[in-house]
Amino acid sequence: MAEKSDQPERISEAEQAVMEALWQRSPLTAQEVCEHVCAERDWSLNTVKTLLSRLVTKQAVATQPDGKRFLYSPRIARSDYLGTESRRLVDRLFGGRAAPLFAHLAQSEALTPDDIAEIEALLKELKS
Amino acid sequence: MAEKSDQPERISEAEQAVMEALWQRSPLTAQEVCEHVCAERDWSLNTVKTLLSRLVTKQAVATQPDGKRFLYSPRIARSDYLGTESRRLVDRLFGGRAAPLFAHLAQSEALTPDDIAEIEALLKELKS
DNA sequence: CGTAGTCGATTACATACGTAAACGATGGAG
DNA sequence: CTCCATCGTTTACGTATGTAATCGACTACG
Repeated sequence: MAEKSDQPERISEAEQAVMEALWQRSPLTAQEVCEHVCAERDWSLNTVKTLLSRLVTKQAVATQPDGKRFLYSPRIARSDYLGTESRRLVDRLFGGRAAPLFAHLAQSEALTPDDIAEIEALLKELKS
Repeated sequence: MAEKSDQPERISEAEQAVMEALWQRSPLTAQEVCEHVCAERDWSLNTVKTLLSRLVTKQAVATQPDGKRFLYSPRIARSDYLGTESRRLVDRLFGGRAAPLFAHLAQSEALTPDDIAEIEALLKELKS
């Protein structure tokens, strides 16, 4: 009997950094991923390899052999990831309603005038 | 020499459930908190006590003695918590820009017509 | 051919988190 | 006074996460 299609395991913050590299360009070798993130996060190549393995286990990343090494590519779309994470937050903190989140961002001045303009534009589109 | 005002430690998801109870009404005893959350999350009283201790350690909750037991109250405002968590998400996933988050919620149909109306109203206020 | 570098895989170890049982003090019922 | 219920505290233990060192295989250089 097939497992109940395993709900995607969560991607941790460190793992996300690796995913971002792969979302920008893929496939990449572990080396190349490291070149994209190791300096920034002050990681060793080993750390990147560990994170890649964990992501493969979580089925978030696919491998394809290339000679003696592997090339890694994302198996989940960035926009899906953003979607689930955003919704998780909205559910957890705002009872699933997006408006209160927006109100909060507005109050805490997390909204730049640019943001406001963009959101207005989006609203206009939604209404059309 | 005073410690560099310790940046507030993170509140975990389980801990948040306890905070929610205290935000709704406080001060409460551990018992009372349990009455609010134990059924829902299927927790034992012990679990609630552990979470309360951790929250006290994290300075997120204050205690005041009441006979042989303690009364617990939040030390951080819910709106502050919402603010930091929201901002953390926006930073982590959307490079600090709120508009893309909004766009994402819109695309993934996480916005109800009510949400949209509310946000419109908020925007109008922001512009005034 | 032997050896050094490089790969992925395995193992390691500290901290955080979820969940709770065990423990020691103490106050109230008999 | 004695014993039990109840507090908060301490200890426990499994999994997740951050961050790597180590290991065994293999390849390219000398």
